[in-house]
Amino acid sequence: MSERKVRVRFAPSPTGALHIGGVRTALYNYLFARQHGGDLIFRIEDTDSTRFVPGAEEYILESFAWLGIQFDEGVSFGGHYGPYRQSERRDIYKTHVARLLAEEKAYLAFDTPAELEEQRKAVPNFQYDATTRGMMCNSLTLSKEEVDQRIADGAQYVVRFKVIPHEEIHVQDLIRGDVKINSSVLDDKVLYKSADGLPTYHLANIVDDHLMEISHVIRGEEWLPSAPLHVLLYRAFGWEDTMPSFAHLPLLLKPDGKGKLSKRDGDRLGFPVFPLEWHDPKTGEVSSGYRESGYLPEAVLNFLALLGWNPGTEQEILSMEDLIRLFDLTKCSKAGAKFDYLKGTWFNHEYVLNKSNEAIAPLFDALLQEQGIHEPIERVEAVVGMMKSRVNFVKELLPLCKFFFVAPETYDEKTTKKRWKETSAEQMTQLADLLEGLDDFSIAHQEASVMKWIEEKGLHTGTIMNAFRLTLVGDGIGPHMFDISAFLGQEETIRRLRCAIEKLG
RNA sequence: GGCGCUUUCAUCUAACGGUUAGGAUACAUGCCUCUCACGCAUGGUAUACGGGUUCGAUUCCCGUAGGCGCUACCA
Repeated sequence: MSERKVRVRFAPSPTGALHIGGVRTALYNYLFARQHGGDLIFRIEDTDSTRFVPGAEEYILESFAWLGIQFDEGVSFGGHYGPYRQSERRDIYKTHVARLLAEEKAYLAFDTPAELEEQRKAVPNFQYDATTRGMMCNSLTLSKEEVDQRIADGAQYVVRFKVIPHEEIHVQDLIRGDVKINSSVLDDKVLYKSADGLPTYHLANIVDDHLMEISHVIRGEEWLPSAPLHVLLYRAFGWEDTMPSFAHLPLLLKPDGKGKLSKRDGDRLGFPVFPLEWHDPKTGEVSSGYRESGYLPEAVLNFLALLGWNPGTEQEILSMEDLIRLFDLTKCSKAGAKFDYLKGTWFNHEYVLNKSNEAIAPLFDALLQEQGIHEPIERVEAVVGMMKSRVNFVKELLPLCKFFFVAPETYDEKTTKKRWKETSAEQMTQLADLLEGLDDFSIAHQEASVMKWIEEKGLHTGTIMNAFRLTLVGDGIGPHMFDISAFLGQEETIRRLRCAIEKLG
């Protein structure tokens, strides 16, 4: 292992919203970089011009800003290894592919997509490789004159990598160990496309990682099959001694059924698969996001970190600092993880619970304002303090807490049936009179006075309290009664009591 | 089809070859209690299958089966 500085990258394609699996990959890269005092680079891999989606790059950047994953270098962050957008690096790729061509490690291929399609149909398991390239139309089978003529005629061509067969290629993977594959099963991958004058992922990726001095490539398992090709490319360029280490992460799978997690699963099962709400500019479709659904970024990160990795201890609630300290690539699991979104809501619950009321209140206040409810922030904080333990998400506070700010207009039918007896009107009238006469409306004083009254009259505490609750809340939910009445204040409490007595009879 | 990766409760996962196979989520029950929750306690369910190696295998090897990925001039 080399002593060089740790430099890792997250390199998405701007083809749409950032998938939650991509977020996890970025997180692992971030944790690894921070732990080793290294750099995290943000590179945009936009070599497929046909799939470019406007706004995607900005969306990805905003997602990481919300999550609190910071990059050291890259698109929008600057740095000395730029440009960091592959579409702006055409010349670099061009000179590199020319080198491969000059050294006869790659060749020109003139076969049209239609011709290739024909071959695939005619020949079972057709692959463009050492066994078939001699039968195809390329600079290996054509004379130099023919090749020059075709180029002069403006023929379209691609550059293909000349894979040497019968070679055992080893990929050292930090998670999976030594992965071997015979080069004969590899095809002569297209390195340079004819259509847009841009390289394919494979070429651009290797050139950039080398030039940007990337030390570790941490990416999804879907890249494992092409890793041997990448090794061959490093070798072809003579960069094998500085080739980065590889770590292929297990994939995030559908919670039910089969296959990898997709946008559809989120729609179907009712959970977000994107960090932020995404408006697809092409289809106009709107997909929900973790942010808009009320998740706290820390909870999302904690949840994702533990999907495919764990510190080996029984601690599950881990801060970013904890994660940075404990993260270990070699302890990542190898098999794909079904996306357990229910556990994600539990993580959010834990973070809502453990965050201070002062931190949660502004989030809730924003929702209240949308409802036209404007309250001093101290009162919102008080309500949050009383109620946050019963929700997974801040927005769930809304229906649960409305009664704190708005008097009930109706009374829940079931609760009324159960809690409002024939004697209730009389008892509540007495209670209202009692509370009205108090000089001190503190929780303690109310409780002392009311409990004394209950005892003297030989009443049942539950009966009184449940009826009382119905009058203030309109339902059978909420915190301790005197917490509610103290919050509402004497005047409002009496008013609600009398109102309910009148309505319920 | 070919190639590769992979396999412990329903789910996420732990266990230098020796453990009553542990934790968490979800679920169920109980406790607490003026309600709803929180919380606490308790409970059930797992080493895919078949061969080896070994005194001893969840752990190492081989096979089978299942799962996943790749197999584009997409990344």
